[in-house]
Amino acid sequence: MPELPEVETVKTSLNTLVSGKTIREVRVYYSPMVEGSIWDFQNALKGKTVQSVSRRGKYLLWHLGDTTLVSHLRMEGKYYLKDVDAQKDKHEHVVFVFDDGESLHYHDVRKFGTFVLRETETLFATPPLDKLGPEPLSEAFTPDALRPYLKGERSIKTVLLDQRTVAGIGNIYADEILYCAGVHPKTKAKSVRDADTLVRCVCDILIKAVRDGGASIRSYKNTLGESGRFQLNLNVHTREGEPCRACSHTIVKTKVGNRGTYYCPHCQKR
DNA sequence: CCCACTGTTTTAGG
DNA sequence: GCCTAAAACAGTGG
Repeated sequence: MPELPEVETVKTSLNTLVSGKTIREVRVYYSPMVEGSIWDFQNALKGKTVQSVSRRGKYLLWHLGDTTLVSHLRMEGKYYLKDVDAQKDKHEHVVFVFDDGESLHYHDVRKFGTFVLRETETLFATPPLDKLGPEPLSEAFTPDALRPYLKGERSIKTVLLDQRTVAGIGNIYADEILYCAGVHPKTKAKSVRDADTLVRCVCDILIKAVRDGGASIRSYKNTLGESGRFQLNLNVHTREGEPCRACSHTIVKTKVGNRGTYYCPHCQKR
């Protein structure tokens, strides 16, 4: 499911729903999702209070004092707050039980999501967060920060999807950003000269998507079970065969780096 | 039934 | 270092 705008929306929900709660117990029903031993994982979390939840790229960070829980939703991960005695759904693989009788259920049909515990002190110096590029909505993401990546033979879409370039862009938003910038997704990175426009489009698209609570294309729902609204504002992604909103030419679907890729052949030239 | 596809990331092999 | 294909997994649609 989630790219930066969706993860940001989940982060906001989790902050209101679980900040200040103390973990009484953690139940793990599918252990490959958790790094290391389940026993260590459960014991490290037991008794910890959730100070806040933040986001770095597509990762959710549960701040627990000396320890930070790093959660990645991958394709389909979702969190739902339930009563402690609620029936566990078939696709719920981790349940956090709080001492106030509520529980947070991690739901993930494809079981791709991951949980790792890190010492807060070295959180950003150890995988998986150590190689991430700048936050696209921070001051650190500037044309000068992007320019070093605008070289080489890789396609510009591949570069935007590389989390080392900038953190949080995935398949939907890469397509929308390149449409905004008027750049064909297969353009070689070295041929993209206008770093300013690209940075502006990254910010524009992501800010609007965050404002809309993310995009719900197939399965994405936020922690309150609500759909996002940004799918209504998509210009190219999932619009194969439909007319471009700007020029009426037909939106085309192709593959770039093995990912389904949509673009307008008239507005986006190589 | 079979194949392709799906919002991610990592890894193997050329 | 690059690129591709495949892997982790489950569901859906043609």
